[in-house]
Amino acid sequence: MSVADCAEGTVTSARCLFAVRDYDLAATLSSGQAFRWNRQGDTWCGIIGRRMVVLRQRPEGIEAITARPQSDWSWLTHYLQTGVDLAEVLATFPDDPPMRVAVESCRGLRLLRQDPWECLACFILSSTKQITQIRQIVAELCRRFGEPVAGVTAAQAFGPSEPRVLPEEGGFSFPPPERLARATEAELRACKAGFRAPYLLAAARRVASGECDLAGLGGRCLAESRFELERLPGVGPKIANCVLLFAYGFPMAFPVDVWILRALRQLYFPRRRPNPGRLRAFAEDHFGPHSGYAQQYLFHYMRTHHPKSK
DNA sequence: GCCCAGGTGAAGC
DNA sequence: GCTTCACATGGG
Repeated sequence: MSVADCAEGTVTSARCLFAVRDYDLAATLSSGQAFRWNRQGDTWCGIIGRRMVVLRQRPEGIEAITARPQSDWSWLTHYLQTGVDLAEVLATFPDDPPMRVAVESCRGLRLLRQDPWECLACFILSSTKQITQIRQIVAELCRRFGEPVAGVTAAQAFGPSEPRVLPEEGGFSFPPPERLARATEAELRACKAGFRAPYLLAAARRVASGECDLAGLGGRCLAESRFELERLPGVGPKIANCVLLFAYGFPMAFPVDVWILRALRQLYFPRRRPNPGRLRAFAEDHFGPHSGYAQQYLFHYMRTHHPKSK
């Protein structure tokens, strides 16, 4: 099995190896971009669209296993952004001590390219929640409103000779806006969404009705896309920037949350005490044309090396 | 019990 | 304009 077999679709298989260097799967999938990946030993199990996939870091790259054979793996390479030249991105980062430390701590961390609706909905649910809690809310939302998705069996994932437990029994797709638009606020609160429930419901209705055209945003410029997203209730600058970065791939979208504020203060202004506005202005022009990428390195570095809580 | 969490919107200066 | 507060819920 080679990457050429996968990429060109000459072989239809449920297993594929993507020959990619400089890709830290664990850092990427656990860095708070996406909330639906589960680790079991050395495997990562998740659902992309309507497919379950099991991923494993290999010396030669990333191995992927699906429940059913695939003739075209572009849905996965696009999600994982395996075609990105990481060295080129890292070369644009400012050459200062904090950035060097952050990159050294998790080199190979990548930005994913997620579905806009799923990304938007997840981050609407993220405000003043810890990542573990966001994961719980999203899991419950999918269980209640998503469609069943076939699981990858242990034999598929590990081979028939290895008597190991399943990576996952099966799962649920992320509910589309049309489905959540038909839900009630009480049903969403039952998923522990709390005060975010009405925001999610309103956003689902605006997207489902076409009033908010998520598919059309990709073709617009950063400022216009940001403006449209921030018209949604419960979506301010931070959540908009997350969606712009993680779903639309705008490289200079720079989400500023409590972790990034802490990173900027501790790493760049340890003596002074600049207010958040000053810190945002600093970030605006300090981190270069891939500032969003730099942001993700700072975020993950702070969470893994200066944790207040996990 | 207490503080905090990948924030936002509304109300008060 | 900027600051303060409420908003649910649970982890540490």
